[in-house]
Amino acid sequence: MARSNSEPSRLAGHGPSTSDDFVTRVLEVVAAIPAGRVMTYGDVAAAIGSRAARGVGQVMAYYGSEVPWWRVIRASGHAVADHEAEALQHFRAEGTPIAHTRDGGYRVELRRARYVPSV
DNA sequence: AAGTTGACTTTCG
DNA sequence: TCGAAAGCCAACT
Repeated sequence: MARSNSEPSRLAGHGPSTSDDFVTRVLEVVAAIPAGRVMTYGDVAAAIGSRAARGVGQVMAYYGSEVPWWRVIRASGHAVADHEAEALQHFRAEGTPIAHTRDGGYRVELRRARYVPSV
């Protein structure tokens, strides 16, 4: 793991160089997603004027603890890797449209739950 | 400065 | 519909 974090000063805000960086913008968009709706990593990246879908994932992996990370899923409709069970609890509580697969898994119905911040 | 990694996306078979 | 490969972007070493 390369991103094992060496300086969490970003959250402390004692570094002005990170006041409006990629990280902050991603958190803003994710926090703006209403309950019962979801956005793909690519959509979040596009919302901030970028295409770094993976970059969004990096931010979520570290700062996700402060935002509704479960509302950010993959373009395939699958929830966040290694946290599907956790996300499912939130989806059921928020009424997010879910499609259960025959192999015991599940996937979000992007067609219905996809949220587009056109405002 | 260059290389590696990652909670991704899209295209091809 | 599913699986593998290539592509892209940002952050860390």
